[in-house]
Order: sequence, then C-alpha cells, then structure tokens
Amino acid sequence: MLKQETLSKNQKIILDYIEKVNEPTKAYSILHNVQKKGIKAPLQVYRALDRLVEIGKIHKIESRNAFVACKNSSCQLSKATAFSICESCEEVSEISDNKLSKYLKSFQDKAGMKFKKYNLEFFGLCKKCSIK
Amino acid sequence: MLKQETLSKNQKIILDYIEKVNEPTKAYSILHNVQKKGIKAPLQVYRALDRLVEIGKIHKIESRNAFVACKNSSCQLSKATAFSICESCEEVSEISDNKLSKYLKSFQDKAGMKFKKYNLEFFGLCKKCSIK
DNA sequence: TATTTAATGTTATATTATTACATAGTGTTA
DNA sequence: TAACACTATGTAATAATATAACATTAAATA
Repeated sequence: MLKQETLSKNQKIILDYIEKVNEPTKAYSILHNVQKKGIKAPLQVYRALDRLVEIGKIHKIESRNAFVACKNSSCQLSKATAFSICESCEEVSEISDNKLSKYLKSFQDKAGMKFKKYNLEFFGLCKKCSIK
Repeated sequence: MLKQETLSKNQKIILDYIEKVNEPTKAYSILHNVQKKGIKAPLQVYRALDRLVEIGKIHKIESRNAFVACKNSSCQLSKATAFSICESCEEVSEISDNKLSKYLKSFQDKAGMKFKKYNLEFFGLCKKCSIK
C-alpha cells in the first residue's frame, strides 16, 4: 500500500473539513472546527496539514497562511501550484493551465539551479469585485 | 516631492540594514539588529517593512516570512516578483528574466480576473547544494 | 518476534504579526 | 498663522501562526 493512498485518522478528519469548506482555511480555524472530532492541539492540525501538503491533497496559500483542497489532478505531488487571489474579497482559485505549468516547469534559471517545485500567486480583483 | 522617493527615519534604518545583510532577513532579526539605532518595538519594524514593500524597495519571500532588498530595477512597484529558493541552504535569489515577466504579466486567467501583481517562488537545490 | 517507521497525544513555548491608543511632525490651504 | 489632513512615531498589550520536546501507540517490514 502506497503511503500516498492511505490517510490516517487525523489526516482524514482534517482533509474532510478542508474539502467541505471549499475555500482557503487557516490552521486555527480548522482546529476550532474539528475539536468535536477529538482533535485538541495545534500540533495535531499542523502535522496533518504538513502531510496533506506533501502528498498534494491540499495546498498552502503562502501569502495568506491558509490551506485549500487541491482540485487539480495534474498537481498530485504539489510540485506546481498557481493561484489567483482577489485582494478585495479574498476569493482564491487554483489555476490549472497546461501552457502555464508547462512553461514554468521547464523554466531555466540563469544560475543553473534545478527546480523541483514552484508556487505562483496572482493578485488582483475578481469579476464581482471589479464591478463594485 | 513624491512619497516614493522620501524615506522616513525608521524606513531608512531598516532598509539600510536589509541591504547590508544582503540575504532574506526576518522581522524579529531586523528588530534585534537595529535596536542600537533606537528601534524598540516589532511594530516599528513591521510598519517600515510594509511601506518598503509597497514602494518596491524590498520584497517579502512569502514562503519564508523573510524580506530581501530589491535588486531588480524592473519591479519598482513590487508588482512582479520571482525568486529561486534553495531548499537546502535557503539561499534566495531574485529572478529577473524579461521573457518570464512578460509572459506572467500578460497571463490571462480563465475566470477573467484582472491581475495587478504576482509572486512566483521556485524551489530546488542550488548548484553548490546539488553537488553535496 | 524484533525492529523500524509513521502517527498520535500533550504541554509548553517560540515566532510572526496586529490592535489600540497617544503623540509628533509635515504639508496644505483657508 | 490657524485649522486641517496626512504620515509617521512610540509604546504596551495581545493575537495569530507555528514548532520543540518528550512520551506513547499503531502499522509495516524484516
């Protein structure tokens, strides 16, 4: 059994919650909401989050210290992530654009660094918020 | 006098320090190191950092909660930033690649969102660390 | 079975960042 | 100059985010 395919009890609880809320969620908000399921301490949340990020089930939105479920089958291992973030309503969407990911995966640094991973965050106003 | 061109006392102290160390530096490390210059509280540091980021003198490396001086004349307003980060030695370099920034600046989201800004962080091993 | 690896539970604490409120300087304009 | 707005400052307290350290349990593997 591959470790990527089996989630532990806490990992399941936390992934379920993140998938349910369906928007970027913060660690302590997760903690607060899963306490009824027996999760009592921040570390229990952070450990599960680390693991879930590692196996690509969720992503961390670095600029917001928040976590979202992955909806993109092409980033199974969380190696190539891109998001659009509305600076007004804070709506976040995962971008899945083959051309973009192909371009970035093959990007060559001038210093000859070998990349394993990238994270891209776009900021602006979503459609709704630009009308206002 | 444009506000971008005049730095206040605290802003100068903090920018000087960040430029001097020449690598990503954390807020509380800055605080510690500028205390002899009369800066006593976290907030004095964070306020200066916010302003310096806003005017593009420094950038925040989101995945590391650290700040670096901008070395790239083309991102004056901090709207388009890209970094390479070595996961072993934590060396960070700002990437300035016209093709890349052109490509990303003109990237069109499928949801029709209008982007004002982006931040891209590549992760991998730098040359030195890949040899080890 | 013995051993290793992954996960858990718990307490305490470290690190990062902001709120709230009072004060001072600087430029504008009436 | 006086009144005003705006930016920056100083200070204390606290909120929010994240990890260290240690003991224990469960699962996978040799």
